[in-house]
Amino acid sequence: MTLTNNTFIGEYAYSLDSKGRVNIPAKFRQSLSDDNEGTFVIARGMDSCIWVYPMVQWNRIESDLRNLSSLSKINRTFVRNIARYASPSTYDKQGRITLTPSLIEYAGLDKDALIIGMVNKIEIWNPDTLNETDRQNMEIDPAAYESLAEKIIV
Amino acid sequence: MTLTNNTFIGEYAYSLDSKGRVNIPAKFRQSLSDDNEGTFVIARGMDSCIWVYPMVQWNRIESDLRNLSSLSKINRTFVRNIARYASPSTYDKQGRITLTPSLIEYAGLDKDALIIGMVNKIEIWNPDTLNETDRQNMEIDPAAYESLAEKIIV
DNA sequence: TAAAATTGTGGGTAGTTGTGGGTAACAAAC
DNA sequence: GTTTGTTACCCACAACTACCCACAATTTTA
Repeated sequence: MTLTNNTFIGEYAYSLDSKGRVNIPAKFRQSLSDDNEGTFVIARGMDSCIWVYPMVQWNRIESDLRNLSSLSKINRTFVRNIARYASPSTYDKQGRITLTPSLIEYAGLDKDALIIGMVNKIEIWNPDTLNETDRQNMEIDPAAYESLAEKIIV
Repeated sequence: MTLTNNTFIGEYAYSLDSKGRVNIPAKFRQSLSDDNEGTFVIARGMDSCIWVYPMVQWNRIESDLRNLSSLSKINRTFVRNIARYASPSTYDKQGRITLTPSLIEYAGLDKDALIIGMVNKIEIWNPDTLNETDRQNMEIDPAAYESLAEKIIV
């Protein structure tokens, strides 16, 4: 069963091959709307992972970035950090996208790659890195977390 | 007799087969509205059980998650913790859904599975785990129960 | 009470999915 | 112009999943 277009949930343990390719889960490909023409944009995530956007979703981000004034230093830094490492990638007949060496290094990817559906985008993690990040996030503010949960979970 | 659409009450003792499938009680399937297309979304519960949402109900959660900005770390963690373990599952001709290995492990499911109607969603428990949880909850704060009573008449 | 229909459980099979590697087209470097 | 390295496309195979059928137990209907 396919849910809404361009919506991704679930976790998949896949592998990165010697050519820097990772599979996009079949369910994610099915969810990707046709106007994306099988293309994602990969970029640096804010955590130590790779963010994978459907192309059309990325286009919206791009136009938001365009509207940020370059007068502010923080804006310039922000735009630069995002745009710099972003790159489009179309999946091949086997459903794989090719990652850039720069992003592979940033996410510390080796053989194992954990693909996580984050609703409007996808994350690619080194499993070890994610475990470590999870552990650190245990110290997150419980009250803030609770209030989020109360608003959203039914 | 069928109650309101997408409303589930009652308890059922079913079994998990070797392929990770559990039956959805016939009454629950009858209660599921047509726009769900026979599909539930299974996810980690807040207790050690599996939560099963009608698809349309889940879609509401999903759209809330979609509106959380990824610039905030707590938001990213929250979305990840929820979306990661969620997965759509359509029941087959025999009325069963397939659970993911990750959720089976989380709920500690073995052969026996207890299906519980929680009004707007369904819970799947290992019977032993539920007994244990029940025992612990005996010590729940009676005052909290009292304040609930003001809101809900039983 | 007997027959019919429904419900829960088990297992087989064909098609799909993930993974590895090969080859041709292309560009860069010598 | 040749060589080297990279990228895109193709094929092959093993593992898995979705779908189908079968049957026993229970419930409903006549």
